[in-house]
Amino acid sequence: MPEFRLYNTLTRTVEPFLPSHGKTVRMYTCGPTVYNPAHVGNFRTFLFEDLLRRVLALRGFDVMQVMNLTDVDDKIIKRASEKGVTIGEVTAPVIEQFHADRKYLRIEDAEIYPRATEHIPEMITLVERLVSRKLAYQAEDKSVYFAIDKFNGYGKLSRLDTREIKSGARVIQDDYSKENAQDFALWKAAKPEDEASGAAWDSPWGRGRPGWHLECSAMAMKYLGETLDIHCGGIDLVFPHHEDEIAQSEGASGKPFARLWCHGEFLLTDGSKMAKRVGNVSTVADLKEQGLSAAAFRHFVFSTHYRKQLNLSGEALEAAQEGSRRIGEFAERLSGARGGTADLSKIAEEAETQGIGELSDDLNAPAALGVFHTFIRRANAELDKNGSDKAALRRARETFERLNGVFDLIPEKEVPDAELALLVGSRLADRRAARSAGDFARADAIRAELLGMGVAIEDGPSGTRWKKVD
RNA sequence: GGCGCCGUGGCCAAGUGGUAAGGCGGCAGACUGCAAAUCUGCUAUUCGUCGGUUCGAUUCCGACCGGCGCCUCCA
Repeated sequence: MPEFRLYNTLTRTVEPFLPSHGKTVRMYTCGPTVYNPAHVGNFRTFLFEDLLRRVLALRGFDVMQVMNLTDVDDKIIKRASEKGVTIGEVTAPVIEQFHADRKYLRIEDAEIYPRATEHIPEMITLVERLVSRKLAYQAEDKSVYFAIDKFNGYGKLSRLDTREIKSGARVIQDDYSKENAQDFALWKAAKPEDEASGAAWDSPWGRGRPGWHLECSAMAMKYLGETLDIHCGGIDLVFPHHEDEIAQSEGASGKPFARLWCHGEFLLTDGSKMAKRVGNVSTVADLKEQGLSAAAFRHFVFSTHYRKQLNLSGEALEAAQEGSRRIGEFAERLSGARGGTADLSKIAEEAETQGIGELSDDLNAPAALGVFHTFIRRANAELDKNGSDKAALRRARETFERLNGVFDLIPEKEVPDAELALLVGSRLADRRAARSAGDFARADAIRAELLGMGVAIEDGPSGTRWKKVD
């Protein structure tokens, strides 16, 4: 098996990867801020992380994945204050929705989904360590800030020269309490709306709440140790989020925070980044409304490399829908087949080797998907020969399972409506009678009638199949 | 202004210093009473433009054109 390689944002190169301890990969994946349902752009990132964990598993590693749920932040507090409720009341339904959407898209469960609000003591301890190491200070506004000029190596991930923020950049809010404009908040002094919405806790620095980056450092180190194997997230988190996580974590522990940083590119819509700010978001609910299967969306996402921007377009989604349907058809054919040919076995073996090779090379899913489709085409041709080689067939099924185990592209089956099934069944019986009597005009009339009801039929060697259409 | 990514057939998209994977669509065939579905085959002398390096470049270098992202709370 070829070595597993992954692009490391820290070094900007594709590097061989092995976990530091045994065969368990400890990875931290930045999760959603739960103030609003996640959009499909967010899910592109989560899908890339799902791909990573599945490929790691395919390679024989054990995966220990942590995905945080950020359940306290400015936007959540704002929403809670507007509605006069607590932050918990804002986040509870959103978290539920997140998991429902995630499951719909077949994103595997992470091992742990820690919540920021449940790790306040850990965060306070981390800030204390930073304060005692003189890397953090409490300002006049009572908030605690990280002093970036005390941390040697600040900027190593994003490679941004923090002194060079020029026109075109988003304007820095001038916070007079900070010693340096680029210092970031570790602990924010409580404001009335924080207290009102239940977003304030006691701390050595007074009532307050954690800064944005703090939870990830605290929770990652709690569950995965001070040096993680892989830390993932969307490309936009490189700066400031991940840069600040490094500063906090390494500042406190004196050890490298993550051995490898891995970032997924954006999903674009209408040529620009999908973002709530831009107002061009679509959600999983929108996908469902368009009649797009989860398998189709997975196919769509995996047809472009994770480090490349992907544009959401109707045409691309439709192509993915058809592509995943073809895979589903093949799966059915494979499970119903009686035997194969010697060549089928060879074709399967080749596809498996190549597919795993592509996936191992910095998660080249589009190339691996190409291998998968080629396998399907060739295997179909072999199955046309009606061979009787059981072992070859078993081999082909195994390959299919292994590759599809990563992509997970078989479209979900529709649950038939019992009442409709009964009606269609009786009309089909009539049509069968008409056909055997040679009355094709009548048969075609029944077909048209059913189509008018939204039922399409297909005559096959083993009888007539039907399905609902739009 | 700084940093970075990208530009491959009608659409989507891999890839490589040695002559273009794959999917969708389209076309043709098999199957079918006819369809549909399915399967099979075909579908880029060419990789944004112009130069350069090289025996040879889509792949390396430079310039230009076009698109996108990041530059403090956004996956």
